[in-house]
Amino acid sequence: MEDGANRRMSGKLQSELKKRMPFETPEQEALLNLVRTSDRIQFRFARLFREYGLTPSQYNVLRILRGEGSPLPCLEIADRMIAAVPGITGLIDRLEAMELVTRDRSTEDRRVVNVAITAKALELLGKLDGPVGDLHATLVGHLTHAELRELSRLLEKARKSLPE
Amino acid sequence: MEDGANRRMSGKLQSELKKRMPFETPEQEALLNLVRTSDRIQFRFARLFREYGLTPSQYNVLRILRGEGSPLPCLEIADRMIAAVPGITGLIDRLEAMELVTRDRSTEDRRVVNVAITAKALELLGKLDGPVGDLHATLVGHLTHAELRELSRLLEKARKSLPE
DNA sequence: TCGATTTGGTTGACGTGTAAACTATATTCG
DNA sequence: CGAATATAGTTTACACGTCAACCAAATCGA
Repeated sequence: MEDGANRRMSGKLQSELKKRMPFETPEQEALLNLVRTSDRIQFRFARLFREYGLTPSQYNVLRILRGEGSPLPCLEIADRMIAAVPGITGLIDRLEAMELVTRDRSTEDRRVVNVAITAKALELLGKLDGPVGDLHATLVGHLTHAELRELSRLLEKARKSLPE
Repeated sequence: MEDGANRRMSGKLQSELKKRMPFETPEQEALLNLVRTSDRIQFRFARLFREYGLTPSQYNVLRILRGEGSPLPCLEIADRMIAAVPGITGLIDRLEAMELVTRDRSTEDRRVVNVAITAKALELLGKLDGPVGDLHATLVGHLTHAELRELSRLLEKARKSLPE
């Protein structure tokens, strides 16, 4: 608690300094930069997907299914997304209603529900591949490959502090 | 469209390569790294805030109000968060119900609603300052200051491609 | 001055993320 | 075998975030 108290400034001093000292530490600045940049990027992708009637989560599910090439159980999908389990149910519900996936209860283990991608969804993803690649290029195409590698290295190093 | 078509691989080839080629391009790898790292970090902060009964958005609103030092109109708060306008109403509603902010309609312009932080909220933020600083250190403390500066530089350069 | 436009804010509908509790099927072990 | 436990998935409740539509106060302009 000593530690925490020392890091605090008095309210008055703090508000005086707020304008001329936007970041207290390089750690804070880097974290804020990271989160803000990620949010902006995700917003751009969300906008693109929406033009095709998809949300980012829905697109992710379809990408996972296409990448796998065969049906997957719900929990396997949940694992590959970072998302928590319960959200998957509704997500699959809506994809099923749009006829982009089908649900089939496994015969060998009647607890598992296998989710398969439909031809309609594959066609939709096909239409998205070009624009998605273009957006990648737009967003970070102005960084050199060396910079991109360095960025990935730093991000991976940052993630080292996170369990799992 | 030529461009997009060329970037696409046949389904068969693609599924064969999927396992041994997790990223098609350095651009994709960097973007995925960025989003994943940000998500993990935000999850950690969310967990911390939850221990104190706050969501990340609620904490952000309170931080903005404390930083400003005086009441702010709703739209000003919405501006400083990246969030869209309509979500602010409910956010303020809940903070008001928790007695962490007060709402007052301005007398000079009767359209604007000024939101003020309460003493109770200032006390709560005070208790969070230490742990929040500690978490910053935990998450990126193992990067050198040079690395943090380089990370911030690359992220800012990446954001250059984003309008605004 | 009065009608049109702008601006601050709210409401409603929908999709998502999270935690907690619950159902149903499998599995394990005494 | 049969009870305890684990696993796959769903439901419920709540907090967002987004869009579209809306209301009311303020401002602009002929």
